[in-house]
Amino acid sequence: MSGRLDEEVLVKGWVRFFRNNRFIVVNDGSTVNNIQAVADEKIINEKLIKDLAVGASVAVYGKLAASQGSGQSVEIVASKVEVIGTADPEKYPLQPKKHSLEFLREIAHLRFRTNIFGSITRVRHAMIFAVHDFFTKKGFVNIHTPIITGSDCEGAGEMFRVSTLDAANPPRNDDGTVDFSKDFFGRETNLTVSGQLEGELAAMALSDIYTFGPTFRAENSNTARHLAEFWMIEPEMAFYELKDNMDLAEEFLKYLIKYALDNCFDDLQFLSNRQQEEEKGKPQDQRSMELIEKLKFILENDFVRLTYTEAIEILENSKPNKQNKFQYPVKGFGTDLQSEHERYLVEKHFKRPVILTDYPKEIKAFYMKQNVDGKTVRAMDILFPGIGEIVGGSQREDNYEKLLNRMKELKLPVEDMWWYLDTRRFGSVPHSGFGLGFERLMLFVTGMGNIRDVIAFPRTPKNAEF
RNA sequence: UCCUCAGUAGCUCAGUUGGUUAGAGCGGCGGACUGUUAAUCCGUAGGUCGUAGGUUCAAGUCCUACCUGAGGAGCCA
Repeated sequence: MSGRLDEEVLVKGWVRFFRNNRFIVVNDGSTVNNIQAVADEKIINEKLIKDLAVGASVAVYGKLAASQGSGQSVEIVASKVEVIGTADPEKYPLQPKKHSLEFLREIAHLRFRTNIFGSITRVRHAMIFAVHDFFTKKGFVNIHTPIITGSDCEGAGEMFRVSTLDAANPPRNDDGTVDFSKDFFGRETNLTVSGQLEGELAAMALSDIYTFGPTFRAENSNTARHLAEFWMIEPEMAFYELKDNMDLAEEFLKYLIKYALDNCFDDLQFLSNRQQEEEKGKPQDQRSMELIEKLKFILENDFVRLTYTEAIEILENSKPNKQNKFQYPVKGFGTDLQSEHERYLVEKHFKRPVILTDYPKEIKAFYMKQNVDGKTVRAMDILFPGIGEIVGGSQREDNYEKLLNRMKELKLPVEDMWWYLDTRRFGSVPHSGFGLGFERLMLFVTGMGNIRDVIAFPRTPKNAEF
């Protein structure tokens, strides 16, 4: 900017501060940094003073000059200030002061105008771009999997029904159940909980594909890590075994984080300051690492890889387990790992991201490749500090008989899944993939604590405002 | 869904063992101010104490239900 001194400039944006009837601080969303315009008495008048309220939209014409004040290096010496849209100060809810994140959630239509959501939104865009950039460079093909799905066995929890039937008076079968053959699609349909199964179909021709789309879970989850509508990235790779899958996932996460550091430094610095402020109230041992330091730490260290069985051993012999400090004690193979166990491994024992593999088949999905031990499947979960599970993936069962038998064991509607099974009948190959919850990545990269603050309009139980 | 905590002015909060007329800071409004940085200074208005019941001479305060939010858990990404 300093190289452009004396240039005529035009800035259009929204007033953040108006001080001393003279200093107009404007932000247009292009950066977290504001620009200050100085209006002298020749162009300022009573009407302008009245209209230049926080939140008003303005066009400022003037010359760029070195600032006489200390808070900024350059400023605009305004020759003309035009108020485009006023913002009644008696009604405009945003003030030039700190607001709680809870309050800002209630005014999600205006929270874009805060520094914090400006930064989050820009970082989010950078991450979206980096996802496509990473896969494009690797020769992956993006596919759009259906949002409305007819299969109800994707195995990832409760689904939202999609229907045009009269909810008050649906057509019924003789036994009283709803007759979905009369519904729009002639069958029961839901919003997708995963694009994986369709992704696998595409990978069986294009080799390396990925999806990046909205995903819906009707679980009644009330946590800072869950949304009913979220965005998920699901790559699926033919000829990849579990290790290749892990290598790709680790490389991918590091690429995204590096991209943020390289391209969003001002925003990350701002978000880091915000987090440090917030953490001042916390006791020393509960504070997390400074944001940028934390992101660099991820880049510089390999993720720890170990099997579920090895993890159980570590947990069984851990201090908190021996001292009965875990709410859920670890009792050998088969124990489902709880949040507290994952946190112990990631935050206390290894102090870095952990990839857990080869879980008992009973606690994992039907499509995962069975190991020769007959007990475990080729699953992998990547656990991040503070977030928990950020990636879940596996090598897929590519053997037709084994897959079919597993589906029958679990009493899945095999007939409805004929198309999925067909891939194992015709030219089946070993293949793998994983799912990355985009908002969970955003939590990690921005250092925010609640997933409702890294998506513009969060959908959660009892909340679909805006 | 379960456990815990909370809901008082536009925002952030205080409000004693139940006891007169409900408090502050910020913001708003009126005024002052030509180098301010969440500007400052003077003045001022602003409340169905989440909702509905109940206990009591008396409820912001106690009890019950519900609603909303937060933290934790479960489910998961």
